[in-house]
Amino acid sequence: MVNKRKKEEQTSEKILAAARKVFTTQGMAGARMQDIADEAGINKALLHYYYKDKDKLFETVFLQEAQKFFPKINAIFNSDLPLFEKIEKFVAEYIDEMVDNPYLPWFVMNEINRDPERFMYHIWGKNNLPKPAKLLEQIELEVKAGRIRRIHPMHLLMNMISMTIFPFIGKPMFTRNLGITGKQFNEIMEQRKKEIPAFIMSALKK
Amino acid sequence: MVNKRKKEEQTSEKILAAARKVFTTQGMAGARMQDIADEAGINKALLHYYYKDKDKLFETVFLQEAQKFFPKINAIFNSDLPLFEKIEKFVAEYIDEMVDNPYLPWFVMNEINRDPERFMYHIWGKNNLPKPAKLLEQIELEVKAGRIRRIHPMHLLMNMISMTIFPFIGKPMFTRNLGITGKQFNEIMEQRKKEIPAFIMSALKK
DNA sequence: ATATAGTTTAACCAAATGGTTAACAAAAGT
DNA sequence: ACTTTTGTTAACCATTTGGTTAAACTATAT
Repeated sequence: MVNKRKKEEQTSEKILAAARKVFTTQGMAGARMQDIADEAGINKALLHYYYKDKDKLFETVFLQEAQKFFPKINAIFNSDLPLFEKIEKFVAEYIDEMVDNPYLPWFVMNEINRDPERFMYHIWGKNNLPKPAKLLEQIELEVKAGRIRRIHPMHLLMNMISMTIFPFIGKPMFTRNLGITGKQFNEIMEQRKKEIPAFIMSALKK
Repeated sequence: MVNKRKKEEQTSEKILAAARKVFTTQGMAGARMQDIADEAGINKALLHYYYKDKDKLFETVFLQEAQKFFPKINAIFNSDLPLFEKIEKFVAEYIDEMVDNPYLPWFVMNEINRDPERFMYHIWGKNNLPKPAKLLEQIELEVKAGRIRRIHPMHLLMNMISMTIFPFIGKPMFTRNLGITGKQFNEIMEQRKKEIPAFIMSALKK
């Protein structure tokens, strides 16, 4: 029983890893079941033994990835940290995650764009939808208290998220056009963990 | 002869418009030739009469789109405008383009990600590669002259591009999670034409 | 009117692709 | 030992999909 379970899990894991690799680079439409099987070093039929069909396999992978990507938002957004610390934490945690997992944001955004309805209602449970309300209120409060420059909270939110995530989506473009290596890119992202909060802080100062 | 030419161009145009619609929403891999034919209201064989194969059709559409998206960068980056005006112009022109064409940035980024080599060497001529060098030097100069806060030019560049483009890539996410309509989204983007330069300006002030 | 050249279509084809089947191997349960 | 369940494979199947062909249609030139 022990060996079987082990083997079973190994295969299942191998498949998921392979599927993750193929799906995240090729997208749902571009991914081939045969490629996933090859990548996992198994027969194509075995894929269907573990995961009913392409849709199911994709959903499993996507959900796993999306859960790395999104729920973190809520935890930070709804925490009781002061605004600036919240921003620092959000930026740092996201960049760490994405340096380890550079395809993640592209993959997730990609599939949301392809079929927003399916994503929102079917794949994403209503539970972990990011609720930025608290953060937005917090910003509004700081503005009203006169502690930061007047800014519409939504713009600040968009600025923060954009500066954090976009470089990873545009990575091929940036590395190519700036003439930098992947390693240098990661170093720059590392710097951004401090640079972005400093930039925002400076922009908000009255 | 006149009518014939007219007809020819009409069909060719109809095909391109249909192809643009299908490719930009489904991506290269997800697009079906039959769907494009249907969308254009013609027979599938006629597609191949005008455009040899899927690759050629895609390339035509992609090139058209990419040329809307990128060459503008160079014109602005290499102009002789003062730094802040450059930023203002970049942001405003891009947002205008993307409001009219919201799938553009996602589509372009998507296909660059899928196959960077093909994109860079085959599709993209060496001519119109964005050359940010001049802008980067300009920023460096402002820093050294002490007119703006110390910042690595690359970060400033990334911040500007990110804040401008990302909201369009994340549009489905933003509209859903912020509970806004497409119209409201566009209004917010309209505001950003002033908000982003102001934000950057404020961040750079010493 | 008739030939000609360009345009459009229905029917067809071959390859790719997601998915199934039936047989076999390896463990686990008895 | 032997039966049952689980894991794995090779071969196969049905559908989808990109692409072709040959015939029909249309407009123009002679």
